Amino acid sequence: MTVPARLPPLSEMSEALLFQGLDSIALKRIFGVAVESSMRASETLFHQGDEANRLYLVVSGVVKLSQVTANGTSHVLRLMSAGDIIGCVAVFNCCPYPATAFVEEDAILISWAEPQFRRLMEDHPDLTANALRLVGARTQEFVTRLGEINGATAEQKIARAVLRLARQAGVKETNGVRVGTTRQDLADMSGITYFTVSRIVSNWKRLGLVEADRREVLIKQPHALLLLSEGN
Amino acid sequence: MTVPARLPPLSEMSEALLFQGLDSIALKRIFGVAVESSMRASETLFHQGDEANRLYLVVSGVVKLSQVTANGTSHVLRLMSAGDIIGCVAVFNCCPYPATAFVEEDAILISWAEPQFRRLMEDHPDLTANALRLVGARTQEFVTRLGEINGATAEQKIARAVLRLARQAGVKETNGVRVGTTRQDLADMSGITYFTVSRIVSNWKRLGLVEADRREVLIKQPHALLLLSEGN
DNA sequence: CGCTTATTTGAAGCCCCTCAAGCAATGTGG
DNA sequence: CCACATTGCTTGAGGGGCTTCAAATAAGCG
Repeated sequence: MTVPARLPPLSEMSEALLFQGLDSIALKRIFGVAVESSMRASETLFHQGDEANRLYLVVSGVVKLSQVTANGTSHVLRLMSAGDIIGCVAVFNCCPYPATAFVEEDAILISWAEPQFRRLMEDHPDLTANALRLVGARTQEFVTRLGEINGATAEQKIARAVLRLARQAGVKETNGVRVGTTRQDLADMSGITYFTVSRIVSNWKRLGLVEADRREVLIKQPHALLLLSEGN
Repeated sequence: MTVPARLPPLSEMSEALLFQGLDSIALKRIFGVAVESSMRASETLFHQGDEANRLYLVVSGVVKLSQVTANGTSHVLRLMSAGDIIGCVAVFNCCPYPATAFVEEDAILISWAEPQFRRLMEDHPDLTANALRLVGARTQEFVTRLGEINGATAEQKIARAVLRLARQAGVKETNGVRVGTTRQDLADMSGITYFTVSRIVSNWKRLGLVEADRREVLIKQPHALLLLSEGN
């Protein structure tokens, strides 16, 4: 349910990595052909396999990227929040969206039609160069995760997943950082069952490292989790 | 032991994805500042953490990219063969090489100094665009692998690793496809121990799916392995 | 209140890791 | 050409971490 709205504030979003180093004329042109839309939680931006016809920039809110693999299991790739670009690989590479984008928390997005953004990249080489850096960083992130999985225990994986979520979509509170997530999502991010997640999170509760209710985890001792994630 | 040699044959290497769509003038300039070198098996192109000062294009031979993770285990990211680009993410992103490049089979390489290649990208936007596609494809590959790991048995993982190797660096023979690899490498690609690899490969031998000697595997029934990799 | 969704907990079992030992192929030096 | 070390591979036994299956509890929602 994308609802076109007023032009977004240039000054805010032009800070996104994708637009670094571009002059105000270029920025004006880029944002001139952009569309702003707002989406409610539980809506879907696009499904895995859809034709990649738009590139999105997250202004606010949280969007979950998840993927269904050949064996039928689904796993969470990443949570996207303010400043993140969604759909870059698919749009730059002319392939279907490789993942599903699901709105976790009410979000405001700016988007561009694929052919238009391609034109913009042709006319502004800096934009292409920025995109290259961005995709490169993404690659590194996934390669790192590939390595982290090796030989890690379930507890390490979950600790990492929780901390990653806290970084990407956590809310600071007086007694810690609150993360909105289900045990199932944590399991899908870590490649383990939600039974194991539940057992381990319960244990953390007992130790006072976190508080955890249905659909959320409050991290009380981030440092302790960090130590756990690195294997004590 | 890099040995500068004659200028490489343009007609051959300009087919690499990185150079698609570039006119002969651009190609002449690009290859004009390139350096050809040949390396023997067991030599190292660069180590993980080294400053990324060169971009390599593989003309022939096989180069193994491997990474040591925080927990001390090493894992094989990929084998690179003719047409593959090595060091792209690091050079494009101005960060140290994230992996070590080890020559598995005698190789001939063409390489560019980092600042020079950066200049080339500035002057030839198509080159940047190609690089973006290339890195994007690489990202997808790793994301796919992240998903495949979930819920896969050791046998599935090894089957996939062997097939991937066959694709990336296999040699067709009369009775199958020969892959030069140790059990240890297969283990490092799959995130399992080489004991388990040995047990499973031995079992495949017993079933007649492969022949396997020290440092090599001959795939006799690729289709059977493919089925295994997908979980029967 | 029922119905669905999210979570907890237990018990059984299997897959894979760990550790230990031995074998075969390949060098290497005398 | 043999002695010996090294490297790569195989095989066994034991144990543990995680999955699977089953069941119960609790929270949200019409």
